[in-house]
Amino acid sequence: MSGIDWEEYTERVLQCVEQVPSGRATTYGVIAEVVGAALGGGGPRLVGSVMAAHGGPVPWWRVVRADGSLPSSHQGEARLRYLEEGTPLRASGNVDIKRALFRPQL
DNA sequence: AATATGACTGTCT
DNA sequence: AAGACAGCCATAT
Repeated sequence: MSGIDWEEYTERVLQCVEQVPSGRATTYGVIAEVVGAALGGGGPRLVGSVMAAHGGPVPWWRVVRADGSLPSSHQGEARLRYLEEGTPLRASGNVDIKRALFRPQL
């Protein structure tokens, strides 16, 4: 089946993001894995699409790319959050995803 | 129906 | 370390 259930998909994705505790982070790929396993579809790019459309009300800065860098130009905003929350950072200013990675569950 | 696009990822250079 | 390329899945035009 193509044409996945976006209501469900969006809900699950946002759920995962909300689960990420302060000072930790997760990746699009991980969320895609968890949600994809449950709904049988999607991929990192679809998670990104959900975030772009409905990522406003959730802590989007705790969702980073696989290498720990931020997807777009929210770096300035996110940087403050990271310093605030004590998120492990690398020298380059992006998240030390290897240390901060959080795996959400449904 | 075909092509382009996107808050992605992994591999190769 | 940084850029190019190719897969990837669903939407938009």
